[in-house]
Amino acid sequence: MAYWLFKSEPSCFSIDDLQNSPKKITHWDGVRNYQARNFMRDQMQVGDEGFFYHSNCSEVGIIGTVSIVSKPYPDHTAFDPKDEHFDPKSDPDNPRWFMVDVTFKALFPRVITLRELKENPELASMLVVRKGNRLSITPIQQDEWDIVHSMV
DNA sequence: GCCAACGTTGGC
DNA sequence: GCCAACGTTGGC
Repeated sequence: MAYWLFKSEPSCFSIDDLQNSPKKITHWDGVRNYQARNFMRDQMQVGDEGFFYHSNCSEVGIIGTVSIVSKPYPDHTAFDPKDEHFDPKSDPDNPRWFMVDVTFKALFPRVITLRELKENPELASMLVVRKGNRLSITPIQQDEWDIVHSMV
């Protein structure tokens, strides 16, 4: 049982979009970074939980939680030339990119902002507070998970 | 919109 | 295998 942080631009896919999805489930497609892919493909398991993080928007930070409801499987959007995440180098017989299904878990009553996360010395280990970190999927430790919940 | 930080590409 | 050039991310 592990914890993760899922980054998404709300203009692209927000936590509201997740809540409005059928069964409140979506497939987390479009990850095109090898380190983030490896986290998903090699370590994510059904039952893992995650923070939903809104990036590149007016209120940057953690807005809620999700849980993982599928094993990793090939990201089929990489095979679709019409998809914006199309990658001709991902071969269906040897897929390069993977995804998992996640379901809505909770909406926080407010955004726990990146600024607050950075200001909390107990969260200095969180990758998302590190300068220049662009990973869209990052692991979260148990203590980090608990501390963020205590800030809600 | 700016720009720093980072990842990827490709020439050599 | 090096590394400059380029494209992207994402905070501000």
